Amino acid sequence: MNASRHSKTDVLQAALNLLDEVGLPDLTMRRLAATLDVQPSALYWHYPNKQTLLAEVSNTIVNFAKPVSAGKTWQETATAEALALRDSLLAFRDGAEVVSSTLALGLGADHALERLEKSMAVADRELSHAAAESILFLVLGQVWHEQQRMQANSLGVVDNLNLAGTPNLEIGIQLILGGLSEKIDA
Amino acid sequence: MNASRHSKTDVLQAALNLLDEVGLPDLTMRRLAATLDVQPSALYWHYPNKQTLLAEVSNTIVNFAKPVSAGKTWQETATAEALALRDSLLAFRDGAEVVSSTLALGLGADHALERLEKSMAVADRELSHAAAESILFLVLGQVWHEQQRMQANSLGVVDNLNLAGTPNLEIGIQLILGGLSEKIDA
DNA sequence: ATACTAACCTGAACAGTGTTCAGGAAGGAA
DNA sequence: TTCCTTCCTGAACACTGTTCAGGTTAGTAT
Repeated sequence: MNASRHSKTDVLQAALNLLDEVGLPDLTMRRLAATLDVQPSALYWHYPNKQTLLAEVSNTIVNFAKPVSAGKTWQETATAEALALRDSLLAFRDGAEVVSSTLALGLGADHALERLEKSMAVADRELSHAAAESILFLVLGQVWHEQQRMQANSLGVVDNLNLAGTPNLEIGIQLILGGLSEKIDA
Repeated sequence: MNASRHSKTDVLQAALNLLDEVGLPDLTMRRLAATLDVQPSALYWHYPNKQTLLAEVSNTIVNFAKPVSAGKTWQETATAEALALRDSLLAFRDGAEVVSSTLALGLGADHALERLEKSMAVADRELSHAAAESILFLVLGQVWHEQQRMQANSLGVVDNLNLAGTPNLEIGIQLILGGLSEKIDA
């Protein structure tokens, strides 16, 4: 973080650190440049624009998901895969929002969908894809919501002491996988 | 849209029109003020800030959903409810992104969840709630993705001619409702 | 008609944002 | 030592949301 010159990965790493420190809304090019002891314009040598940087941040978050040990049933592995994705999102401040935006913009974060899809490739391509996509949106939406609450709470809002974590996620996953199993047996 | 004075609803209406014209990224307070022949600061008499305005925009979009005629089975009504929500989101440019953000920030758009939940109140409270929340995130994610593609395509990207609409949404809904039915019978 | 009050708006400014661009400096290779 | 690539500076541009003291307009009551 000193005055020596920086590589593209340095910038990415600094962005990840800064994201955890200040959150997405305050992750500005100027702040990022400041942590690297560099002028804001220097960042544009490494990345063409902020969105491209955020896309790589998003990919890093998604690829942070630890490999899942194959469970007994495909339902178990699929569940583990979904929960691994959730853990990755939760491991970075505002992780869900970053990935959601990047995904919507059609830039990276495809790896998440691929892993989910592969873990539940038990029906025809279209059905498995739809199921994987459903779980992806489910995880993203749920965690985004949760992380927003976390920030709101840390900002001193007196919120009801809801320490329930996210049981709804597990239930939702179970519903989708249950529906998928049903469709297969028939 | 002329020089007469404006009410709060005028501003909201103008915001909805401008959203359809230029999309969310270009929906700025200055542009909005311009369409009303008014200084930007005038808007802050009606709304304390932009997010509050967007929250009301979001509520308008969500409440645009037409009432659903009770189907034969609760699965049919629930599906109809979900598709009505989808249609509302699709009826406004960038509708899904607006509602997603507002929902994540904990401001309005609760009506959407309430309607879904009521249409599938066939299990215990927690299960129904989780199922409704799942479908909500599913619809939001899917439509957001689709609307982003629409904008990308209209921007001249040569995209693969994917005119498939969103069959994945119907499938996802079916999976969740199928899983829910299964849990009830057991 | 006069006075008062609430509703609505102006004009200018503040502090910040992402991004561009001509040019300069550092490091390694020929 | 020359040369070329890599990385960065400094300054500017065109925006953004928001604030605030003060002005205008409309309606209501005296």
